[in-house]
Amino acid sequence: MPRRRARGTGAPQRPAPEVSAPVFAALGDETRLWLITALCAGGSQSIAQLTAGTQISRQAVTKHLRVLAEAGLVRDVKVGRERLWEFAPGQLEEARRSLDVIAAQWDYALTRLKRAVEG
Amino acid sequence: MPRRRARGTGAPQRPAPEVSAPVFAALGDETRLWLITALCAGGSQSIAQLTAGTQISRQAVTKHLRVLAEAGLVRDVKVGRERLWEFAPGQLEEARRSLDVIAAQWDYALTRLKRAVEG
DNA sequence: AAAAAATGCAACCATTTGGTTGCCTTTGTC
DNA sequence: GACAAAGGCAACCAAATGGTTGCATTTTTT
Repeated sequence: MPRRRARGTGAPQRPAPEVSAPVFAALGDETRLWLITALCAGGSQSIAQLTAGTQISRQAVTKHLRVLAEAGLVRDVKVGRERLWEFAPGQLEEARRSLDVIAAQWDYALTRLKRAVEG
Repeated sequence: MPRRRARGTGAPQRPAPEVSAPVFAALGDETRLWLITALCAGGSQSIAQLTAGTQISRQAVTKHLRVLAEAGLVRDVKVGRERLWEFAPGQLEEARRSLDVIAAQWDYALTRLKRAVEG
């Protein structure tokens, strides 16, 4: 039985584009990035509160929040007559991992290239 | 003169949405994510080569490459009658940092909340 | 009960996006 | 020189996106 390869020397796993793409798409808008950081730093906030921080209409904010929610980046809790939105860290971690995987693939390719040149 | 605050205890810096958003937007498409990983793992490739790996037309691939180039994620070199595209790691690193900053903000907010509850 | 606040729903609009096709130009190759 | 390969340019199209406005609904507050 051949010895197990040491960790980190094989080709890195490919990320699954069909899962990460929607998250990146959701992050790919200035207003939504702003909403994320606002919720992240300021805790749960209502639509009205969030709207107060922007130049756009409440309805526009609502739509952006829906996009973020569908990407799993935020979730909402209804409380009384208002709806509080909060950041959900899961998918952002997933996105981080995706970028890490791409970076690792790149490093791996560079290393291979270097070896090929030297050897 | 007051002693300098120890590293990592202050509120993290906000990311600049206007710089990171276009990069995330460029990453927010399955085909483009695929192109990135293809270039990342397979080195410089021509439009024809890249098109061969997809179901869409050469022109569509060209358009996607242009989007990626405008986000600074790839660059091209003309050689003879073909144009070779290669991955450019800079903006992806920037995107990674952006996500790190958001995650750090979140951690900071959680810590603060925890302290408030305990104290 | 009436008024105000917070939100939902729906229609509408302009622009962008992701894709196509057809044809022209440039560059190798036989 | 003729032909094939690789790519550029431009027009076109349908659908998605980001925004608006108007009005209805649900909860509070007074």
